[in-house]
Amino acid sequence: MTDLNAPLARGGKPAEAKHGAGSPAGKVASVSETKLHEFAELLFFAYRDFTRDPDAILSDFGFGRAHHRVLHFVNRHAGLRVADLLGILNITKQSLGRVLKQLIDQGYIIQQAGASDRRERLLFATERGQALAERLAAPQLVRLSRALKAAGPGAETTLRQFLEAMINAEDRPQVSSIMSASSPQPGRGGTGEGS
Amino acid sequence: MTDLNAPLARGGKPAEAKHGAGSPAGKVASVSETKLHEFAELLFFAYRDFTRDPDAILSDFGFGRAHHRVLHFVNRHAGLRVADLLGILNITKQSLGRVLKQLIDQGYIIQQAGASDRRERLLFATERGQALAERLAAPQLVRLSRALKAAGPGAETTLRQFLEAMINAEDRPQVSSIMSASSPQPGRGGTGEGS
DNA sequence: CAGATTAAGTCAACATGGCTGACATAATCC
DNA sequence: GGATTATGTCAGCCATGTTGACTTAATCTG
Repeated sequence: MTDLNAPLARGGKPAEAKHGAGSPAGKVASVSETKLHEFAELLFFAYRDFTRDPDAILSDFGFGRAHHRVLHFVNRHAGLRVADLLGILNITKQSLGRVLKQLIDQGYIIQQAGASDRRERLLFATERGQALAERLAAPQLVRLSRALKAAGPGAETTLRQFLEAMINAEDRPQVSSIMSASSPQPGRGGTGEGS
Repeated sequence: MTDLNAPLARGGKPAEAKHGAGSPAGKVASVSETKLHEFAELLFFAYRDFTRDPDAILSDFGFGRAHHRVLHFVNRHAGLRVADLLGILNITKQSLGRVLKQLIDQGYIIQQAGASDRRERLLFATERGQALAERLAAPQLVRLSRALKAAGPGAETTLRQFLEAMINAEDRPQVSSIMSASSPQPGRGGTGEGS
């Protein structure tokens, strides 16, 4: 890159003017507005770098971030239905279909008709899929682990509360449901399928 | 959406098996790996919703998220150079050029030759640009403010440390530099330009 | 049981925003 | 005065999002 270290924001008075911490239009700012803007930026930078490592790996496989998202959720929440994924990713059937088809065709994900409702296609990561998912997750987990450590003791609780509160209120129960659901096995599962 | 509230992850045994909290391949997990995965997912959901409100507004203007990012950084860090933006957004000149041109053509951003180096084009948000940037930021700031409150006292420090640690180490000084730089005015600024 | 609904897959067509590589211009640096 | 730098631009490609319409199979319901 260039010399971003050099003083940015050239031009005029390097002062600290404009409308820094003041209330701009008549709002109550529990945390100062400037600070909130800083958190917005930090969140941007954090997420930018959070996705960087897996993106690099993905390109070796001819995949993109969309594949990662699908593979991740299927791997971590085996037995997910297509409709669940649509809700999680908040994209259209068409967009999902494209990447899902590739993952299935290349043996990363398998489908299985639902036991109770055979219209449903339950999704499972194959061993190959699990391996890739874990490889993609690895650098992210390391990054998270370090960042949590850097944030000090008690950061886990604080961060969890913060992140959950960032999610749209209507979606929180759904997210909780997803996160608490855990991985049944495909195939010779419980209920039997042949019939 | 569908009934995501219903028990997800159908199929087989609803048990809690597979490879939950155990060390999967021989790693040291300061925080359990399952928890780290949960933070990864929460971060995804949080960011997904963080961008949702402005995205909706943007589409009314025929803009996309890329425009938001550019407008945000130019507005918050007036006098930024094109090269700075490239480093921040981590995209190519071509990609930036496309959206930047639209923002300039439509009067949201103006350029001004650098006073000391006239090759540089310093970027400034016009009043119109500031207005849009603030409108886009508003729901995000509300969301952040609420989430910080929900995370309890002391969350600010913890969160800042966490987010900073999530950023690639090499980029941290640059990010700090950007975030501490504050907004000179365009035009009749300090150093004079007419000559 | 017949008709409505639902889950999923698909097609065609389009928009956004990434990417590459090459090249032009103007200004600065040495 | 020549090399370098900052920016802008052209042409073209690819990934991934969008809409709207339609099919198939299975389930639900009156």
